[in-house]
Amino acid sequence: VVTARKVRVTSFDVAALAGVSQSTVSRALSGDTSISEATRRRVAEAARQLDYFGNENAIRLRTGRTNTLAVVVIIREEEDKRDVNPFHYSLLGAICAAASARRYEVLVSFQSGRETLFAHYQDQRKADGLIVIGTTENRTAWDYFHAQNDNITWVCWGSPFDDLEWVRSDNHQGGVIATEHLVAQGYRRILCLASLDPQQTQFAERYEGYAQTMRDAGLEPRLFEIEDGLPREEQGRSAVARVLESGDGFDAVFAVSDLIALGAMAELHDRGIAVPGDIGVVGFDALRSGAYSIPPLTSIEPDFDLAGKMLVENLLMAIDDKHSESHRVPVRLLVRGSSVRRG
Amino acid sequence: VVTARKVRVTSFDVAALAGVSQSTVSRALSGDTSISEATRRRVAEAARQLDYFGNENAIRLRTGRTNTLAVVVIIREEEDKRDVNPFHYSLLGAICAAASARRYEVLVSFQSGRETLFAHYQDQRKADGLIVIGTTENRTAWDYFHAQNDNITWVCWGSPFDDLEWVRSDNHQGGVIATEHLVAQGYRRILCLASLDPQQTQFAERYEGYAQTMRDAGLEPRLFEIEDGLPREEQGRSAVARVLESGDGFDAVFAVSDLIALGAMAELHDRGIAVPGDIGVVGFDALRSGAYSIPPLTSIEPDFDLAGKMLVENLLMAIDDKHSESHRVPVRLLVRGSSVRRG
DNA sequence: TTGTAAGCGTTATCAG
DNA sequence: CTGATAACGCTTACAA
Repeated sequence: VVTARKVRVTSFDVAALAGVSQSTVSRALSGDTSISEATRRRVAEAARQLDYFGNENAIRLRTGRTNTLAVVVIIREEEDKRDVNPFHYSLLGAICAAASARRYEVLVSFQSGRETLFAHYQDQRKADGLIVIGTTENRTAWDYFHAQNDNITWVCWGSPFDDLEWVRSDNHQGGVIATEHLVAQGYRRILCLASLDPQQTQFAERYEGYAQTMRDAGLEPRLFEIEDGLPREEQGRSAVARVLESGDGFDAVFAVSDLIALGAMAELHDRGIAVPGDIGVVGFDALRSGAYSIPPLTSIEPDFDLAGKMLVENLLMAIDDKHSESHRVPVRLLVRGSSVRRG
Repeated sequence: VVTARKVRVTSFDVAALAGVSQSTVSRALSGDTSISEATRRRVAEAARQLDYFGNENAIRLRTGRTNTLAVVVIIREEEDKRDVNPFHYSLLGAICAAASARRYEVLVSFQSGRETLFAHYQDQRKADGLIVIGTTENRTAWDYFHAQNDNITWVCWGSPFDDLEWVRSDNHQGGVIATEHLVAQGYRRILCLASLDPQQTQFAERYEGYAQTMRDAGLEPRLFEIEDGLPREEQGRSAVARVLESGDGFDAVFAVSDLIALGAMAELHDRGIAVPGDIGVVGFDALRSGAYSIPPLTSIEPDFDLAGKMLVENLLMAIDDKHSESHRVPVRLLVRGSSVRRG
């Protein structure tokens, strides 16, 4: 059986059926106000009958606008698609929804190494602008996009650079409310598992919020640096192991990422230390994985629907040569079980 | 500061610089064999100097091919982007990678309710074909695409229909190896948490693999139907609660989805029942969330890199009016902790 | 309010 | 091997 391919119907066919010129069809369908209501209806009916859709390539060639945004997700080299930070997937979904609400299409690509790096969507007239999101850790990729800065219209999430148009979580505030919560729960000797690596700006910002809140509460901030180069959960595991072996007492942990927190909890569990009874734990990003851990992980949750929206809106403004002001995405405390002392 | 927008350079500019005609530029750059090596080099050098990129809209208009695939992710109505099955996100990533390897662009949209449903990518010449993936449960959405079957070139994953071009996990085989594993671990009174709802074909297939293996091992298959309409983890929780209250003894659970399995484990934990000591548990899909549960969840893992590749390859064949044969994605057993009796 | 015609930037046909 | 030239299917002056 051969599938009958649909015939191509153009605005000329619609014009013929409606008994008008082709340019009238174009105007009628695009809502040009100079067209009479009667004509518009006749054209619309003809278009409906013929199942007519405008050829987007012709439209774009003629108008010079693509009504498309390119979204690049930066991942680690050779990274398994299952290991991509779930936060970035959710953000991708939010971006698609926000773009769709503005009637924009979204072109997606996952990029990691030299082979895959590509920024010329505007040069090829495939998109009007670019949203780049993803892991801060792939420095090669960010350097590549940073170097293209003058040639592209873009907004990014997760870049290690400050001299770009970015949108970010309110990381400082997240550190503040996480710490305030632990203090309110009665924890006092609160440790922060973080990295002050200047490339991981977001971690340093979260630590700062923590440290300031500790000092404000008359407590001593204690930073415990995670080891570089390990998977996040291993970083959490090893950090807890090292703290315990050092003999420094602590009764709570604020980890700057959920995966680190989950690793820390696993290590505590293996050693028979109760969470939240002996040690309270709070993470960051509110991954779904944290909902299934035992106990469920308390975390800081960015409003990432808003994050997607801000990325899209700010990009659209940049495309229009306008300036945008909002760059910080609000966060809120999501209390699950790992930080709540019974009683 | 006004950003200097890049000037548009066309093949005419390249032609002028290289001292050839515009059509020669086109041929040289597209690798036409009739062009002399000397000319090709001159043209390539001119293009490089001018930072020339072909206007894709003109190319597509002229050639009629878009070199773009549209990917539609079907989600539940009003579903939070964080609640989207992580498996579908990973699959999306794998599809993007596979398409990219074939030099295709990917246009992504998340669709749920009437407002967002849209299948006319080919009519608008935005894409050469369509991949539809996502939750079986949004019947409205699948009905919509099913109705478009004659007008679109597409391949799907997760559809409740059998009369379409689909790619699926080898669900039956997954049920078999999950059950064989539990039996090998010494479990005998193995329960299957599933739904035989004909809309959830994949669940019924997994159950069949389980049931057959049980019978082959001289054991009695025991189906415990999950309740409709609840979130997956609640289905797992309530199923375990009801089984326990019924007093029917069991020593293991094969849940047809990881989220159901995680819910079941949470309920067992709350009731002080040890996994895997008292009860062994195996899930399906190998979500990352299962790696962080306590104990980590044993699961059946589809090769979803291959899944993405098969979807893309099969679609490209369909676009070429060719027939594809491979539709089943192989699965493997991923042993984590929840099914391993300490020896 | 509508029609005519130019042109967006390519590829492809046809000569030479 | 290379150069004219005619589309591809629209939008948008400019005319009427």
